[in-house]
Amino acid sequence: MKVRLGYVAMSRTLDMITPSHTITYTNYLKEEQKEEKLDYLINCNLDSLEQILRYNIKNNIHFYRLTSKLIPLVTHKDVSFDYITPYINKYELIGVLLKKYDIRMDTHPDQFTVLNSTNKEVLENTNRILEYHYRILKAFKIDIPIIILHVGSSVFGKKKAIERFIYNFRQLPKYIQECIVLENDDKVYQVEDVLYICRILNIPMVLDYHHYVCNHNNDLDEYLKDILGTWNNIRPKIHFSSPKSNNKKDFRSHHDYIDVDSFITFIEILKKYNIDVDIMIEAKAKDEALFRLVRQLKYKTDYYFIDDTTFIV
DNA sequence: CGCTGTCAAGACGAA
DNA sequence: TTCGTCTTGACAGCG
Repeated sequence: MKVRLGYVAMSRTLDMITPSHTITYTNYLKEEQKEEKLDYLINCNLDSLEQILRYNIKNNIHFYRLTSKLIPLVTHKDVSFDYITPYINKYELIGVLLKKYDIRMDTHPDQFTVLNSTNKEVLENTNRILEYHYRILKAFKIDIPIIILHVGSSVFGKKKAIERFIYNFRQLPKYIQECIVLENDDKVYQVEDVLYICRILNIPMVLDYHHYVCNHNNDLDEYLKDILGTWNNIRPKIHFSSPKSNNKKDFRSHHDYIDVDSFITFIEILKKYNIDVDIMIEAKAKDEALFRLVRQLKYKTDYYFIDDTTFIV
């Protein structure tokens, strides 16, 4: 089993570089040269992204999550501009880097994306957000674009909320449906709920191990085979993080780093299935947490590292 | 210069 | 029905 590790959005090492420069709507309205301001921010963000990817290449990081704030105000309903054509060279250059150096990059829209919302406006926003993520992934010419979503709200109960999710999913354009992957969450939708939806819609499922620990009734082992099976011939993705603290209040929050022993425990469960996976390290210390985990794994296990972030079990 | 409150946006539970 | 909290990084504004 081959495991590749990844991190989210920003590098601790490149701490002066962010691909998420932004402007608030209020300040945008005050701005005299609106187009120039947006253009400046977009160029900043795309250049930062390129630098981060070059850093990933140097460090053999093959798995990375794009920030959802790459284009400022892009999904605001009262702001409209072409964020693809003027920057097509930059998108294509980044796309070439991804392909040439085998970096898997996906997106995970944030909490405002609620496909099963009962509020019409929220659903409209959600459609806009999904369209944006799709267009960005396409601009990078990513072969298998993946947008990771949560099921969303539980208004009127889980059963009705799941029905709404399925109904609304089927209203989406086919090309967006084909990108969506569902993740279990830490409060409402457990592994079995998400698996149920994924089976009906024939879409893959991302297992979030920390969310599973926060919110489960049954043993993970009962579901792992089915979860991995939802990916067909695509390499499955898994999210991994550790609780910020063991007290109830902070348990669900992410720790700066990864608890190596629980990571090893998880790998030992996973290795029975002997399938190659990509594991996204969701820790506040970002790539620093990834590299610390690798050092600890090298010390504590006999996993064979074929590069800085990839190992064989 | 550094700290703090605010931000376009949702959902939920407590008061 | 309204408010506080969750969560998060960027940034404006203030001292």
